[in-house]
Amino acid sequence: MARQRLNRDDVVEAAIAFIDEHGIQSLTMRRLGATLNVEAMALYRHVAGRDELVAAVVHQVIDDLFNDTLMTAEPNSWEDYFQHVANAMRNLALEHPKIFPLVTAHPPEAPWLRPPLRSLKWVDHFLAALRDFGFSDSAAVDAYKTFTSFLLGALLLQVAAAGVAISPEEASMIEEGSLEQYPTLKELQVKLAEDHSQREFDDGLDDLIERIRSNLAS
Amino acid sequence: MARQRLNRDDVVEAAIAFIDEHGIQSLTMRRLGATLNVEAMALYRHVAGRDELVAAVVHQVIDDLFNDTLMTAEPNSWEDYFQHVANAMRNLALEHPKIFPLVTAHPPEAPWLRPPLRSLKWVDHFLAALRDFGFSDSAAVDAYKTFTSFLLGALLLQVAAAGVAISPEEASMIEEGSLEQYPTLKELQVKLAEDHSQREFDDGLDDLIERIRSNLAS
DNA sequence: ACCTGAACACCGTTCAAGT
DNA sequence: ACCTGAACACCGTTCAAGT
Repeated sequence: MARQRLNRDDVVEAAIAFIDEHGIQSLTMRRLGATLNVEAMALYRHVAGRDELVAAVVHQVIDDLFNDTLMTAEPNSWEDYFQHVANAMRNLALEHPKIFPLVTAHPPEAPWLRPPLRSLKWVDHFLAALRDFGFSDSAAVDAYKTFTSFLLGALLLQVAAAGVAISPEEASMIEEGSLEQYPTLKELQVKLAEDHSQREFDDGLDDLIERIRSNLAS
Repeated sequence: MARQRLNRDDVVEAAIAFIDEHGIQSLTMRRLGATLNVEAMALYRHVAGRDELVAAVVHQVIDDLFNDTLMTAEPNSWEDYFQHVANAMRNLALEHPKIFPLVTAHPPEAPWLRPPLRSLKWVDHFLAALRDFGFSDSAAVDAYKTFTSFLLGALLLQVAAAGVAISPEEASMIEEGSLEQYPTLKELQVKLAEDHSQREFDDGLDDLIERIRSNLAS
């Protein structure tokens, strides 16, 4: 079969698929080339190197949010908007659990780009939306910082937990004797293993919104 | 000078120092061996491989909290205890900004170990303390989850920001024309670059404590 | 028991050469 | 203009050999 001419988007797209399947540890220029029926060295015509490729992967995935939920539905309130962004980001994190943690891998290009919203387009959109809903400049910036901190913590924990997903029954079985030194842990083991991540996320988001609302009032 | 016989702690300690200075990307068995005046292959007598070594580094750093603030000072309330743990963890993250992000690198060994408190000893201590202060089992587990999520998000953002620490003046200089497409970002640029991380952390922690307190009452 | 030296199967990346 | 092949300077890891 005749190969199409390769371009940068092909390479980035292939890298996303590769990491989703095999993890970043396995990503190799030679192996990625093979999935594209090309020698590793051909990739260097389109990306500057492995590091730059990984950065492009992260950027692409984050920017993809714009093609989905957010741009299409117009929010009725800033609370609405927060819910949209948060849930879109959550879906993204769960779709790409092996890519999402990379948002913190390299330091951001600029101090005002905070993970996981690491894209100029994104941050601009976010701040503009809050101002449209009547936030002062300071309130918008504060909300941006609070919101990113919440998203990062909640979603990283969620994808980390997804990596070891086992049932509470299994949890109570493994390492039967190894918890003897940790009595409290042993007692609460089953409760700890229960997965309520969706509820926790929603509750946390509600509290965050409540907190920002009360900051606005003061 | 005569070399002491190497042991595992020497290797882990050297790895911590190496990563602190050069970052994990630069950590190589050969280079680490060189800092210990030993061939790379000698390290394999003490650690199973590079991955296991990195895991040991993370574990060691987290466990070190016990030698510091926490074990010595007895807290007077659970609010006190939260403040202790949070600030100790914050100090640790800022002391080892290149190591802290690694707490999320590999999935935890067990579903009840959540970053950044990834140590059985730690989680046991945390849950036991909350129960001593009158938390029910469910309340303790909920508080553990909320607390870890907050710590992870807040501290990861803080060390990420530390990596690109530049003054607001510098921030307003760089990429002078490159923000033309992002008007809101451009306007709020200086505000975004301001570093209030200590205050944000304290405020976030206060809100977290408030939130847990109201959950206890209900 | 602990460390070394040589070796193996990989890497990322460069560069001249092909088409 | 785009891709290939050979090469370079590294990796992690193994294993037999030294002491």
